[in-house]
Amino acid sequence: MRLLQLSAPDFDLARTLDSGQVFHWENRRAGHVGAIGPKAVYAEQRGERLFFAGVSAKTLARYFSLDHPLAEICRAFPNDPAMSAARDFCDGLRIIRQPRWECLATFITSSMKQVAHIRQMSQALRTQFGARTMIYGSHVYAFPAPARLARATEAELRRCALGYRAKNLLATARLVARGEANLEQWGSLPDDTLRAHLCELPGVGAKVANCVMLFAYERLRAFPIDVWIERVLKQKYFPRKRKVTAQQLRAFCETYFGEHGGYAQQYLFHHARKGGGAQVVRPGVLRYDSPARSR
DNA sequence: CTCCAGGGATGAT
DNA sequence: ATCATCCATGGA
Repeated sequence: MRLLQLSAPDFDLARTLDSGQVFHWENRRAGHVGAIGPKAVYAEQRGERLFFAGVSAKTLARYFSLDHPLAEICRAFPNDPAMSAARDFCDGLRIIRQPRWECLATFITSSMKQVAHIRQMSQALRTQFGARTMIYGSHVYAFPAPARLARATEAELRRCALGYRAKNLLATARLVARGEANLEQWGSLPDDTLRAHLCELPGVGAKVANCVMLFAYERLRAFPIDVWIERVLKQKYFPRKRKVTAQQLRAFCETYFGEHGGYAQQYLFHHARKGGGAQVVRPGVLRYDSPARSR
């Protein structure tokens, strides 16, 4: 198969795909296979170029937000040790522009699950209910439309290992399929109104709503606070406080990280999970120190 | 306010 | 092989 090419400076494909935003891409050959909306895609990075097939250069560039002024965004981050370390670690990581329903549905299933589980559920929902296509020798399944999941049963969804999330996903799929929740129309709402609408949906709380705003509505201020981020924030920005309330954290993030807080959050999150020798010493406690030292 | 469902991977023993 | 832990929402 002939691959198309695209210049993609300031972009790290593998890092972006592995940063907890999307859960369906898989490593194949020298690259990655996944779906962008209904289309199967192969993408491979060689230096500052992307070699790809399955979609147009425009679609690929839009999905991976190659138009985001990454250098400028990083320069505007607050200047503190935690943020600087995260920025150095996350070079080329971009916030993906995901399809709205796919992102919402996936993050509803994400509650109380770790990345490996979310991948499994996404995969199960796709193979069970999604349309199958082929790219570069691999099968790829699109994420099922709201109407498709709306006519599934809760038991069928539970068989995709969703547990109690099945009920929430089904209820939300029905609201979206019936047009009572118009995800596309919500794109023009201001941040606070959009967040309030999202939080009305079954299975969507503040954290999931902020993920959807950041990953599917281009709201780069949205700052999802999960346990990883909470630990980082408490440890790095409130080191000698014994009790920090969720309210305090929220207020701090809103002002301190500013206009591109979502990017800052993504970098802190990815650095905490993947880098810097961060490890869980005991429940709720992260340790950062030099990784090479054991034994 | 507290408690807990839910469930499969992950890492420690 | 067993065991504790990870995870966020919603309801009791």
